[in-house]
Amino acid sequence: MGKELAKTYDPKGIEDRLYQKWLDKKYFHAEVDETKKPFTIVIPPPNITGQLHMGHALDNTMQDILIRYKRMQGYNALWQPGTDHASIATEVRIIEALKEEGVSKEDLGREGFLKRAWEWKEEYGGRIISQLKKLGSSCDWDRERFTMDEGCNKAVTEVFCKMHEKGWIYKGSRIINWCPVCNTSISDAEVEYEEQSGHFWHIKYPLVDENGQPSKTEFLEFATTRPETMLGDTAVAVNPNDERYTYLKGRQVWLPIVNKAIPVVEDEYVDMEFGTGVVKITPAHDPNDFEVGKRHNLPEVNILNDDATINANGGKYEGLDRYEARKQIVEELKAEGLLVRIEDYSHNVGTHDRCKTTIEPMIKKQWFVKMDELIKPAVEAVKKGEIQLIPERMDKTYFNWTDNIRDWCISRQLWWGHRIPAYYCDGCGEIVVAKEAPGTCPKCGGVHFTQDEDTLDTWFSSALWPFSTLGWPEMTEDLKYFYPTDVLVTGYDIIFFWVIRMIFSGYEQMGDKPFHTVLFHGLVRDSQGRKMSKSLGNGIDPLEIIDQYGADALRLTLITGNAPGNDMRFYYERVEASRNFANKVWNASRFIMMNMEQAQEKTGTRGWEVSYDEMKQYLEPADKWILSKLNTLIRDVTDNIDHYELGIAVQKVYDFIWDEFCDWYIEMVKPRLYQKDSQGQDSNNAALWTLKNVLLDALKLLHPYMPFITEEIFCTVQSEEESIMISKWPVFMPEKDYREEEEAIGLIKEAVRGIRNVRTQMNVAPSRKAAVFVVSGTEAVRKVFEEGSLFFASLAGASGVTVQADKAGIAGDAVSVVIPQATVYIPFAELVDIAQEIERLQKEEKRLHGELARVNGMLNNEKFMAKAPEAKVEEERAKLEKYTQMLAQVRERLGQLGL
RNA sequence: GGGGUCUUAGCUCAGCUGGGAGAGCAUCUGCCUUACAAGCAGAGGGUCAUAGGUUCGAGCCCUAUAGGCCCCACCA
Repeated sequence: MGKELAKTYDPKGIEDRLYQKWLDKKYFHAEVDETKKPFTIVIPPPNITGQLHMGHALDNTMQDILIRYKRMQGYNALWQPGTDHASIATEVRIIEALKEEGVSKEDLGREGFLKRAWEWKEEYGGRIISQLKKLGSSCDWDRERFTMDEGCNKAVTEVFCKMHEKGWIYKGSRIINWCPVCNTSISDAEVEYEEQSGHFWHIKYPLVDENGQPSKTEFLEFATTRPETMLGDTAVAVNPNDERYTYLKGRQVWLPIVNKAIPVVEDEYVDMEFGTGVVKITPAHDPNDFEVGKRHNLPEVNILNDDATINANGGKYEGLDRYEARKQIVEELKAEGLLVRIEDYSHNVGTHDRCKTTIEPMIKKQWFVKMDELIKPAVEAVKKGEIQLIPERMDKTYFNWTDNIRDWCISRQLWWGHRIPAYYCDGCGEIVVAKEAPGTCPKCGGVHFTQDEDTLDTWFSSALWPFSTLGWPEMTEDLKYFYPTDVLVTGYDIIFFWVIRMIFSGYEQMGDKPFHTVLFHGLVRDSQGRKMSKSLGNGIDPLEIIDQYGADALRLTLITGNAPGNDMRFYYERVEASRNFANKVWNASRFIMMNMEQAQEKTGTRGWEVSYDEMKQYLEPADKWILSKLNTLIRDVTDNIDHYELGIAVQKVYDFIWDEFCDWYIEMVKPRLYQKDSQGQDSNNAALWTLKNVLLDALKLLHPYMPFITEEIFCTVQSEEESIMISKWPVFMPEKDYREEEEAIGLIKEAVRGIRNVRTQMNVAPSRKAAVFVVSGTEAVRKVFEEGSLFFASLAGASGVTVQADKAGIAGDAVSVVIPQATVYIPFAELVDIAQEIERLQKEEKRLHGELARVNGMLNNEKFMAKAPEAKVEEERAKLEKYTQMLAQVRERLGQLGL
């Protein structure tokens, strides 16, 4: 000690220095240790393209809190970090960058492109990691992984081959969502529906007459939002129960422009109530039509190229963009008199969540994961509570998805990602799925193979993350020890993409759940409640906040006043409040250290550096009071964190430190510390002992939330060599002198009440003479002023100054009222008697209040009065009277006491 | 169409399994008091969306209504 501490806490420099210290000491590192219980969290791997945003900051703060908490509790805490290759997101970014240089990905070729992508990964992959460090994340960086590193690649190949062998991964021609800009298929989960205003084109097709020619008189009218798809129509459909159209059975309609006859089919899928009850069927470009087509064996005519221009099947429209073709086709229909009318229409259009392009349903050969069996254990796990989702309501969202699940399209026409381990024989086209390229074709004996061009959905590898990062498919010691992991912390927005897929993958590959708890958080929005986004430009950079206010302040802000799964708004005012709290903690510590230093100078010893048992006899009511409050706090905070109520827990620590510790205890203790004579040395030591020990425990409780400032103070009070992050989490002591504490609490509670009264009185009329106050307030307070009034009066009268009690506290057996010019002590004994009476009366008042409410409720209850026996009613009436009288007495006495 | 969620102080939000409403910020008053003006001491401010119901007792449970937000499905 001895070094001057600044008046305000400035995190600059401190945070980086401490983080480096933790790294140097390997505190974040976890190894298999059978003597300790593991506690494991796997990080949701951030995208390598990414920058740290508020969502990451929140997500990782929550994880860090849990990890630090468990580590302090003695668990072998592992926070497994890593990054995600983010196949499509990254590929899009690289293509954009290439575009700037005037190069396309095809120009580079697959190999050249991948080389470029890896360079990109090297350049940007580390950026987000260093940003996570700024936040204070205590990840085991020695174990950092990447979804495309060797181990993860092995895991992916292994799973693919295993599931293929089982028949759960198959290649099939299905209708998929095609993004014409990204030029790839995407899964259902990646489609985002967007309300768009469009048109509803009412069109009619002529029926085919008995000569096989389009009729001039008979037409069939229907409506469509995508008229250009008519080029691919292979039928029109009506509902079999629709009496209006029974005459159509077995007939055909004439498809204009294409000029061919197509059948009328009957299918339950058609809604008779909607429109004309007739639907054109385009099996190749609509998921429902596709199903209808399958049921009726209709041909599938694909009319689109991959870039959403019309292909050769569109005849003269070939080469036109889909929207241009739409325009021209409508014109042509109009010219032929087949366009009935155009209606404005608002409908939901599927778009690609990455690029917002309108997706086109197309039939393509793709790889799928069969979901029906795979999903079962994942459903059971949540149903049975083997996996707990927090908040609980997420269950519904979860089941909503699992109940309606469809097979997962996993192939992507991208280059950046895990290439599908399927090989096609150049000779006969036989497909071989294997970990490595096969030597000879099992069918024709050919030796030349071409690997599937496609890569896997980026979530395919993230689904394996909880075990691939621990060494799977090798059955490593790490895996045996750390799996299943414990808690997954993530945003509710990726429950379908990731959480569910990890769960079924865990059960399928490991035979066990990947984690027992999923803790969801919401989105961090701007101060107006809008989503933070690049296009709006309303994003707040967490790094700037850290730079300005410190990581601790940011972390506290993100955690306070927010319930799990709820969105939150980000305000600078709230960060300031957090920063102010950090400063408060800093200054309280500064006060304590200064006083320890002074006491040491004065006495030459550090008499407070003893155990609780040695100090116990010297503790005064105020000390016992704060120790008791601390003890309760420890219990509550531990309990809250165990239940993942992180915000509630830290709010309690905040209140304790600011209100009880700083505003009350420190003020109470000042008169003792300021005593000039040596008589109060025991008292002084007791105060210092309490100050120091309460501070240290409070710091520990706060450490998971605010790791830096707590470490800095801890090391200043203790020693540089130690660290709060490996100190022991405080333990609630249930047996600790319960009765004595109760007494101290009662005493201080009343004193606090009295002091509050004094302050209120003085504040209301600060310039009036002290005599005014003597007659008001509680009896207890009157006592204070009776004894002190002379002093106040003379002071006010003599010097003309305003008398103000702005500090008041308890010291041993006296109430002290500290005023700017002097401190007066007033005997405390009588105050205590009255205080106890007040407490008793108030308890009684509350009890009577409750009793009366109960009795009144019964007597006013018609059912009760009707059914109850007379004697019972009388009894209750008597009680009512008795309680009313008692209450009146209690209130009268309380009134006498000024309450 | 199905589901979820919210409506609590001027603002933003807490409030765990029902037992006399809280925080931060803002406002007003008084203070540069030797830890802290990023502070201290006080004050004001809420029929907890509306209407019913269950209960001795409802911000909390049930039903309906109004408004906001979100997710899923997508009838062409």
